[in-house]
Amino acid sequence: MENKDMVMENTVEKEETSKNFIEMIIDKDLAEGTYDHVQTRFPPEPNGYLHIGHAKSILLNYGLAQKYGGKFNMRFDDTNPTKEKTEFVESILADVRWLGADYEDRLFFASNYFQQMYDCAVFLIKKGKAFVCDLSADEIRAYRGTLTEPGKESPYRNRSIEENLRLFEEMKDGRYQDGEKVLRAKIDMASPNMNMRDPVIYRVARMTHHNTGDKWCIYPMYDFAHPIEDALEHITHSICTLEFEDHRPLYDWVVKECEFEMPPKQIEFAKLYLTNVVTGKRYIKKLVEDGIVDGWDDPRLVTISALRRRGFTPESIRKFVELCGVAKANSSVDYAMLEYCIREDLKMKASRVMAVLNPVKLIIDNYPEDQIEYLEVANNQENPELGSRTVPFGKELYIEAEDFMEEPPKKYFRMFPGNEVRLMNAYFVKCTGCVKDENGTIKEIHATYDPASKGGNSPDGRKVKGTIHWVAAKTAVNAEVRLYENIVDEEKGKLNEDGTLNLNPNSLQVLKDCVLEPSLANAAAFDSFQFVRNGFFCVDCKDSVPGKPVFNRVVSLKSSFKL
RNA sequence: UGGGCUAUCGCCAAGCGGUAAGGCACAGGACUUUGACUCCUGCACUACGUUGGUUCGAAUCCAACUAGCCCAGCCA
Repeated sequence: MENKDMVMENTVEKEETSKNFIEMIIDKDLAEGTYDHVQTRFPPEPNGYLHIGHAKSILLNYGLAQKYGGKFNMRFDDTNPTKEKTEFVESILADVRWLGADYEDRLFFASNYFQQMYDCAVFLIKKGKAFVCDLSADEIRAYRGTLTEPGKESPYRNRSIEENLRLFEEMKDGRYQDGEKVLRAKIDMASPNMNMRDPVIYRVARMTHHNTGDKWCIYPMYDFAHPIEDALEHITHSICTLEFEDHRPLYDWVVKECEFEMPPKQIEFAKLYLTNVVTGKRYIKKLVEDGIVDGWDDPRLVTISALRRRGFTPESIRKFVELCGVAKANSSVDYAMLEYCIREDLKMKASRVMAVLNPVKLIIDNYPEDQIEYLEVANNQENPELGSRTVPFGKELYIEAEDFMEEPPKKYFRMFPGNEVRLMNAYFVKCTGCVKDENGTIKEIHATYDPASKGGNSPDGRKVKGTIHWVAAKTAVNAEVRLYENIVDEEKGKLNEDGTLNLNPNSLQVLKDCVLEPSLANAAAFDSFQFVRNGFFCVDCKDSVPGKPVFNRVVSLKSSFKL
């Protein structure tokens, strides 16, 4: 006990001394007085469901705020009405809350800042830092130059401030069609950074916005809107992914030219990629839209809602994200790490119950015909807090087909003729043989039991090597159990170049004739159990009905015995 | 071809001029009323992209190279 505590203390100390690169930056900023507080945010665009990659961002931002006694904001970056939907707003909020990232009363929408953004744009125009451009999208592209050649200045670049002011107001008032005019920042058409070549900061889009309706017909671009959103919320560290590194100079330009005090700073980190699964909103969206999966919460996906439905816990995902770490190197984390985290979390929380997935009948020949006895069984031997339950036992049982072999290989120590095994929590039984049908498939297995071994131990001290699980036939509950495999085989987690998928034909396996202990009949949605030797399972939240539960396999157990 | 970023065991990832943490995976063994869990051990006296240089000393500093990722939306 003492030893264990010391080990734990050491671990904690080590974790505290090891800081990621973002924490180093924050430490420095605080020490140098760049900021007097820490404020972070999670700013998704509501254009899809969140997935495991977003969990990293959410928990990173939330965790940082917690660690530094700061605040964490939830903000929807809804500046492009063509892609956004209220359905997504709701699912995202549910997922963020489920993960435990508490934004308290700080739920914001970028669209609620449209007036301030407009004012900032006017301010820039007045400073001579922005102009209205009449070039078409194609022309702007042509004028932008290429990666290796500088761009050309727009012919509209030197309009007077007064004209720009008038034109921009007319844009706002709906005097122009989509694409007819844009507002651009006046920076440097020769910059080696494409983002600095007079980027568009406002466009006309006649589209009903999910939040502001038809109030606006001009919308700010991300590069202009985002730094303003951060500044208005007094965000200090605006954490985003690597692909925005090239946007940082523009981010800094906006907060500087708009003259915000204590401007926020952008910090980039590498996205989380997982081996063996489809990550990336784009790809997941395609699977959903093409009907290859059932929906955004199909348990074969790694969206937050799918993981939740499959039976992952918020704790397991937090643990996983923590284990992955934060850095700037593009990397792909082994899916086995996620599996490890959910096993680790569930092993102390889940009751260990007996469920037979592929049943075959076992008959105890010397057991009284109609007798049913009730055995008191601990729910989880390692966690007494989980209490106990009663499990009925009788003459006819079901056991796992794989737990019997007529001609066993070496080192097989479950049931075979002449061998004695323990029926978990019940009795020692000695196999006497089996009955087969005309095709040679095993119909029933026979055994005799030792009444003195009740509870699973023999008073004479004899040992058995095998312990198997079982379910009494008379009281068994029938259930459907679904085994999930990852949706893609091997590597990538992306679509193929031709847009197709590497589908695993066994990605979903439905077992209809499973038998369970009667106690499981009333399991509620999201209840998790360890089915002895078969892994962790969770009651499906959608397809279960009272008395007829459907179980999803969360994760299988490690198994070192191979036939 | 211009710019930005990255490179430490199979996979993540510490390290911030003083002699290479940890986790996952994998493999052996002990224990076991789950072939699980737990516990030991190994992989790992070694994995710092390459080649030079500075230094008593370099994964850490410098130079040159190599490889990978990102950027030419009125998307975010």
